[in-house]
Amino acid sequence: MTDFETRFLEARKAYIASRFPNLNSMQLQAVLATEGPLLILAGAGSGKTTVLIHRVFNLLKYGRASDSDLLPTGADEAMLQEILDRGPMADEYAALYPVAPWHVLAITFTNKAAGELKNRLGAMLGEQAADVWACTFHSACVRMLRRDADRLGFTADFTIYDTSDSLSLIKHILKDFELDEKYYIPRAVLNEISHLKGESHWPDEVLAEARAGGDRHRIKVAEIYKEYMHRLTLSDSMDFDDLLLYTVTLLDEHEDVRLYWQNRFPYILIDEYQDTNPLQYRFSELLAGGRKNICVVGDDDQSIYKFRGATIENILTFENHYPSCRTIRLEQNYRSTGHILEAANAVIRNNTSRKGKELWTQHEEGELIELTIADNEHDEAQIVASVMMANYGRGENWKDHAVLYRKNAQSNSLEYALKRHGIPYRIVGGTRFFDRAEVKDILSYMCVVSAPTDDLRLERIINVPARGIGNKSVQTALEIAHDQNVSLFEIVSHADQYEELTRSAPRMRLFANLIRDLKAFAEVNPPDALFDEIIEKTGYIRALEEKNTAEDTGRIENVREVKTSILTYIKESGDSTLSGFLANVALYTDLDNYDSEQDAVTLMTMHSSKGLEFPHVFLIGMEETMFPSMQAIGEPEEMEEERRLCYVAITRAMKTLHLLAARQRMIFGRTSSNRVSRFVDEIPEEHIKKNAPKSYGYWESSRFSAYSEPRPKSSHSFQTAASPTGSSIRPAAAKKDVSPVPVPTFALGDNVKHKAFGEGVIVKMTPMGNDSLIEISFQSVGNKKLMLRAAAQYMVKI
DNA sequence: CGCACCACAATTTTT
DNA sequence: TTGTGGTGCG
Repeated sequence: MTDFETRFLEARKAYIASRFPNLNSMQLQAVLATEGPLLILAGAGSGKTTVLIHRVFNLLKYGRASDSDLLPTGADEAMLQEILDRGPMADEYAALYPVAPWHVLAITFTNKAAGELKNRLGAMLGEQAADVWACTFHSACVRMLRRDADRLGFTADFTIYDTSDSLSLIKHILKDFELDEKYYIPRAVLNEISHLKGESHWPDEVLAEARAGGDRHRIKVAEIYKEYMHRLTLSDSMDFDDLLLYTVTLLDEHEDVRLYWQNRFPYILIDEYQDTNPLQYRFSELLAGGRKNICVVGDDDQSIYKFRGATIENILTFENHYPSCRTIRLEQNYRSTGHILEAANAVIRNNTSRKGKELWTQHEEGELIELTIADNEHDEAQIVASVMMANYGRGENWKDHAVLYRKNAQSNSLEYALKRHGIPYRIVGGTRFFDRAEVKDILSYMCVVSAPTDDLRLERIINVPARGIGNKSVQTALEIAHDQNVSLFEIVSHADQYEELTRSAPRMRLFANLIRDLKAFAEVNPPDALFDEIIEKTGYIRALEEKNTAEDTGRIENVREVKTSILTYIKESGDSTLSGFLANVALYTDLDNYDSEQDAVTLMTMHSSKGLEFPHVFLIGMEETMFPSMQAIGEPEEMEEERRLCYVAITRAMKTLHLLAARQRMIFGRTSSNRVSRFVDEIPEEHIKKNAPKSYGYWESSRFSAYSEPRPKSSHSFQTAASPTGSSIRPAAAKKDVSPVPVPTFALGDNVKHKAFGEGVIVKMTPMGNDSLIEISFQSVGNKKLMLRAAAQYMVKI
């Protein structure tokens, strides 16, 4: 290499590096290493997404320049000088084969992460960003499959089964096979099938092996698996795992397809690599092809999805699979305080089989982690509410608080406490909006219109709203369909040809015509119009209106909300095909709806919290059998996964971390008590402050009750607090701004009667934001502090 | 055929 | 405690 060349390359690299002044040296390395396999071990809060964004930026702007010895054609002293001077022309001379945006594929696990990636890319790159494929494994697969579905025996409009669809299909099959759900638990069978698919095992192979082995249970599961696949194929449907399984098949067996996608994506980035399963590994391997420009980002310590087939091996052995791989560790944490980070490090250190990473930070030690032992789960929730109110009083936002728990069921007591105090909250997870029965009904109509061969969904709606086609008739029709190996719709359309069906034949014919009309309608109209047509022609909403119960009003709202989501989809994606919308629905999760702008406390499982961060985090239920969970105790591997989950949970916290445990707790109506979680013991004492029991069990006695200034604050959107009994529909998914709560007309000194607490007098009012904190002295229950807006709904002046 | 009630079961995490 | 599924009655 000539002296000029060396000088040129050095100058070029230095120039490009200078374009990323905000990155630390490790981050910079990760951004500049564009060529060949790259493993980025990114600790929690180490600026992983930032690296990803800048990496894409570097690729699009400078191509391979930062990682290549190639000189641009005609490189001369003038160019070198330009780069050394870093003048406005430098960009042009520094670039080497800039990558076109559509040549970059960035895979994430959640739509939310993909969305965030897109947004941040958009902010940095402008319009170009739109052409980068930033999506989840599943949506990437859908897009690939739509193109070549016919090669696999599907139509381009194949539908996607979500988990509950799959589950009911399994139940049907169990019934047909006359297997007892007690021994073949549908959920478990589905899990087994999912794991088999995750390791690329097809039914025939599994069945053969099971038969050779002779284990009855395994044989039955294999048979169920085979039948399950068969019926999915008949319905022109795929489940979540199929999306990957078939895409891998497609890439594996069709060289032209494989080459097409390999050429399409010379640069591949995969986020959360520790959560990939073997099938996803194969997918990325096939795409990376010979070029091997594959960059994976992950953290073995944050692998928490082993239960659904993810294998840590993928990340642990990446270096073996790709011998030329470079590995970069990002260990500087920009998120948490010293105490929090030390606690996380201390906990995770107890795991074996790690790549080994120690997070460090330049931040201060910060506040001590607080551990509080509550009397029971209500007390626990109460304490959480109290601390949050105190923080709010000091000027913190509700949205800066998150409560994390091991399992969804734990949210109940919290919801109750937050509701009573009028603290706005939002639950992530639990029942998805699209899982509500009425919503599924409407979507099932749309699915059937899209694919009438979809027996499962057809069965769901054939008599909804009631149109006189009883279950008996449907089952008979299903049997006939089965015998003839055709779809249910086929039989229903010609019901009058079968004696067994003569009674309901006229109604079946009517129904078949309805579907046919709707299908014809859908061919020339967009999905939102189809929605209207379905509502109109089926009388779905009318049927609900006639019942006219309180619950049905909510259901009607949910049904209407479906239209909003259709319109949103069309607007955001620019796609107005029915199958596009339906696929989007199936791949949608609650987290996607998570809008961090709304000022509300976040409640979610530790699992869903991965990738997020909050200034103030509360971990509740820190007791043995809750966390670590019952089934992990005594299972070393499971225990390690629980510990990683704990690590994830702790590292969500930026400024303060509260750990809570309850002395006793109701579990299936029975009280039980367990000692504090081992994970708490694993945190060195110097990072923890243990609150004496009862020290602030109730709001009033708290040293946190230091309220200060009322603070100027723009509008809050408050949740509609549902009925005080708590028998509410979860306010989780439907994103709607609730009608403004009328300005409460209570004043200091008023005598009031509260639904839950009885009579009392307002002794204190402190304006806070556009709400007020009021203190009421109740006759029977003593003093209570409440948020006025929420309390006003349960209170009258007397 | 549709609805209501009762008994029973099951409790982890989710793309 | 909640939800689901089955049964029995109108």
